[in-house]
Amino acid sequence: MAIHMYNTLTRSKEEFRPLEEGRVKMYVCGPTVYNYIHIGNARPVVVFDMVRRYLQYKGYEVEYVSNFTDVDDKIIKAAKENGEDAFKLAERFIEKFHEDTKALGVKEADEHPRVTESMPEIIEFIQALVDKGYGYEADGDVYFHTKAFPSYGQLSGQSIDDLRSGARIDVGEQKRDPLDFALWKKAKDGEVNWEAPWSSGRPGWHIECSAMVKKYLGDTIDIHAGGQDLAFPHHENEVAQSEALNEKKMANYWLHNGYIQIDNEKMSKSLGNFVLVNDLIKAYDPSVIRFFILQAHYRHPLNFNNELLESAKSGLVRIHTFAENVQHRIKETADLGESDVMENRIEQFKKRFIDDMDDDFHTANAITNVFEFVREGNRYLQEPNTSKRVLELMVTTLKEWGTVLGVSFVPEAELLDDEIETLIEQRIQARSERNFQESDRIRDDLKERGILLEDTAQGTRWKRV
RNA sequence: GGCGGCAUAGCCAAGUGGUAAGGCAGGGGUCUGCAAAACCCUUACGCCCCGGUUCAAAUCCGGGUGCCGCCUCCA
Repeated sequence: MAIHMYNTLTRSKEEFRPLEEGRVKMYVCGPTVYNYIHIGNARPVVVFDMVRRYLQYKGYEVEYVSNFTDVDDKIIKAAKENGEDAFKLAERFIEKFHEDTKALGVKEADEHPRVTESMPEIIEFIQALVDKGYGYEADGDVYFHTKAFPSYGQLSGQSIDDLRSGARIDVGEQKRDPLDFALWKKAKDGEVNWEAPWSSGRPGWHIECSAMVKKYLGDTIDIHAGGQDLAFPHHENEVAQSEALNEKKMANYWLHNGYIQIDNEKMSKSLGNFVLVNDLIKAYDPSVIRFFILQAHYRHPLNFNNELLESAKSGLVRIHTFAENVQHRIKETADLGESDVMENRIEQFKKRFIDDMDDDFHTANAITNVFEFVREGNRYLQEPNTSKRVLELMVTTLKEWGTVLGVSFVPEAELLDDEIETLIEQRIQARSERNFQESDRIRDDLKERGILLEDTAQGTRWKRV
């Protein structure tokens, strides 16, 4: 089966067909870097990283670009409040973004372009729009003239008239039409600025993505993604700018993720109810956070709180425990190379995982599949005779799924120090002599030191807690 | 007002015409020297409400109710 994805542009699930066989050009709108990212900012970063990983798993070569908005009103405001240089502040939070997202298992983009480093392309883009009659200058500002672009509203599915009734013009703006939006903003006193034909100023918000997409990926790309709230006006405006200039479709597939909510309310920096990833990873293994995000379908709203995170943690531990128990069993299993019915079952699970992911990246169902695999695997572990080959296939399967989802399902093997190993040996000896008082003493002692012992039919196994 | 989304067990979350996945939490049991892990059973005569279509609806249609988001450079 081929990958199907929900396309905001057509409001339906479509089979994915790349522009070029075997290659995918993908652009994800990145953050405005004026603070640490919160869990809501993390969702698109995580889910589109998952999309990228899955495309790669399916054999596509993915060109993945995600920008940083490093010049913006909010950055300027935050810098002013801190008494900090705006560029330094942006730079600082770009570093924090990389730290936090790396912890969440997010791979770096192939390109992370920044507004401040793309100024020539942006100015050139605006000039070209003005030349073609899509942009006009007014007192140093430049606006995009939406009336000149008849299909405006197609992405968000709104009629121009309806949009116009809700739009407004702020004081000081000199738009010809309420729907027009800024391509270039003349600097106010003391603000950072760049020289341009119309004034010293800075770009409007939407133009950067149009310019960067063109620069790094070309006139038409396969996938353009971002948070649901970006569909309008941000992406709508990007489409208008890019298609007005290039006279080509900007992106074939538009993907938008749903919100994370706190107590069923939107989380945002402006509401002040946000949870920072940087704080969260101090209390939780970051893979728990990623696992939590992927347990829901990416387009659905997802409520967040600590109990839900605890619940996700318990589920992930269940998978980890299974992986560890399989590995213990591998060590205790003589080399029985024969396959058995379980091998066929594993192949079925692998197929189902792919079917789930092909269905609009349905990680919720894919993870359900992992849990069912774990239950059948645990049942298999209770059998007196197991095939080493099958056990090893279980581990590689878990690793494969973990790579696709970006969540490690198989914990790294750890080493014991000699003293602990000796104690475990002593306990095994004591148990064989039915000296349970001594064996329980050693078990309690090790528990204090964070080593949990479990006696099985195949011998004693241990794990750290 | 315009556009869109959501409503399924104590909590989370799948399922979009064929008789309610999965996880967490809870209860009971099996295994164990005792544990742990695991497995088994159990927890929605019902999927917001009211009508309708159908042999069959959580799923389709009509009408309500509630919540959320976008239309304000918030992912």
